[in-house]
Amino acid sequence: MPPTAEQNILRVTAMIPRGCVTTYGRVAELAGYFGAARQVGWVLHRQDPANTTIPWHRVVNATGAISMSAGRNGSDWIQRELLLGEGIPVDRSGRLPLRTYLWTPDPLQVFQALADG
DNA sequence: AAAGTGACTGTTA
DNA sequence: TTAACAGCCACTT
Repeated sequence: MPPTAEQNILRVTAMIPRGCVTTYGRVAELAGYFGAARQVGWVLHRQDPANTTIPWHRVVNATGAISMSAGRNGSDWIQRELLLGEGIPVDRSGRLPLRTYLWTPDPLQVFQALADG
């Protein structure tokens, strides 16, 4: 069975180092689904916020902010706390210095990680 | 099966 | 710096 899009998305997310962040769009691109940023958001949306095995909190939007939404039932604020806990300054609007903390992996390394399964 | 929805984005004003 | 908009993908009605 070939890996599902969800599996690839979660694998890439799992590679984000502590203290770093990346965007929905970049995760999609690295996982092999350029342009599918919304799908990444949807996949992460249904993760259990309490499960930090997958660092879902290290994914923010392209404007460099946590995507705040009433539908998240507070997981957006949990995300803020988790990021603060990793040393990333997040203001009350959920905005953070994206350029400074952006994860820039070697694409080949990501490719191989996905291939290995 | 068409229409609505959302943890998205790049462009434009 | 915002904000509105049109595209975007997959899922749900």
